[in-house]
Amino acid sequence: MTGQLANTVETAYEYLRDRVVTFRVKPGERLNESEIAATLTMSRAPIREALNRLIADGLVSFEPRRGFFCRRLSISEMAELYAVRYDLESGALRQSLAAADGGAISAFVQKWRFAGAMRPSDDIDAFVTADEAFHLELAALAGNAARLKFLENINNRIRFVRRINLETRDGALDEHHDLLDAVDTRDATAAQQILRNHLDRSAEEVRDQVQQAIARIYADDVA
Amino acid sequence: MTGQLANTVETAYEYLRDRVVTFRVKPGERLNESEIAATLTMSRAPIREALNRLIADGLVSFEPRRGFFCRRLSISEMAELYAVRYDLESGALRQSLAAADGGAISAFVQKWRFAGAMRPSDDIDAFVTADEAFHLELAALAGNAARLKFLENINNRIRFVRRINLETRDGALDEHHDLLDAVDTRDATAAQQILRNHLDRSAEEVRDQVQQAIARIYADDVA
DNA sequence: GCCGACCAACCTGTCGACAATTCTAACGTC
DNA sequence: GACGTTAGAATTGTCGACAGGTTGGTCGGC
Repeated sequence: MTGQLANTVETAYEYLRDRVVTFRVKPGERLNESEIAATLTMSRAPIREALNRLIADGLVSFEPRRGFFCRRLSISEMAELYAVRYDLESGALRQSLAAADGGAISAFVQKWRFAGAMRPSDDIDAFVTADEAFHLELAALAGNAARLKFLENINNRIRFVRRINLETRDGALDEHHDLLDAVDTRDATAAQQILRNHLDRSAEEVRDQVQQAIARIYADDVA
Repeated sequence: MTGQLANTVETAYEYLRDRVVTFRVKPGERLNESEIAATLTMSRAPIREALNRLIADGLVSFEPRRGFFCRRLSISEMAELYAVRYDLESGALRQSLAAADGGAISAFVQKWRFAGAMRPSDDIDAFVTADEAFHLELAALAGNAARLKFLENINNRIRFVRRINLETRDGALDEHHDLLDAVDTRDATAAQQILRNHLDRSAEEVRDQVQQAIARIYADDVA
């Protein structure tokens, strides 16, 4: 029974990350180590190791002698993460448009120009995934792996709110196409501006979306 | 013996982070859990939890059944982190200069205008600390805690190279003062430009500094 | 009826133990 | 002398156990 071929900590890490990111664990809820260990049929040790990794990811918090807790949905934190996300995506955009290699850029534009028939109302999960992929691939053109890691971390943390944002504002897809046009013509300032309008959230917008998120977390039957 | 009041994992985490950040553990070197546990007079469990946190921090790597390893000094990674650092600090600058609250900005300018008598040759450790503080406080003016967390992570990862950069180029302090002037007059574009010149590293520069860093890590008596 | 003290169950913090695997080095062969 | 093999040592992966703190509820006093 001891000799698991697959990495136990990794299993626990991904399981827990998924539960926390999707808020299947409620915000602020304590994560019972023994319970999780029983669910995954492993001991508490790998669970704790995984939870400590999630601390560094900013996905769970920790209080001594009390345990690990699911992150809370904070309006200010979401706004902050959106601002950081703009910093990073904007920097990637500037870098990749300034760089010489136009082949990758053209390929990116080609790929996404004709891939945008999806509507949020169809399948929201798939739409969120596609949205993340679009932005990540755009950022990836700059060829900076470290930046991508940070962006993936941000994506995990804002995903729940992002989904609601995509549901609410149907224009997201059009903005992607405008962005593609600017990228295609290597118009850096236009691209930056579109990206900024695309990502800038007013305080009220974020507050509304976080409220909707919280409502949805606590009640499955919210419209 | 069991009842340590202080948090054991936290102790291990900070101890290990310090060792890895300062490369007192050599790049690529395996971190022997039992040895560390013996040194800190604790068991392996909290050590492993701390190490897992460092994984998420990007400070150690992990190979199944082989253990945890100190991060390697990668030229490309350093260059990438400097680029991300520019994204974040530049974003913070734009945000804080656009915001209304000038009081905090003035206080910042006042504080650092007259605090710059330090020279790299005096005490390099103190100088690096001061340099980090300057940049962090400048970024903090934007009031975005999430961004600061990311910057602190980057600082930990580039510190060893940053130190050499500060030793090599004596002009860093003058650039800080130019930056202060631009911030004082709320000249966003000038400030961005100065910051960019301040942080932009040529590929050769980074390569040289990483090489110097590696040399210094493996031999204490390098000039 | 309300509040605070006490108690029991639960949970975390940490440890030592053991199985499985990897590393090391001695050994023998070509 | 170089190289593959193989036993032995060292190290990781995981577990169960236990001490000590936390929580929540009950009971008695006011």
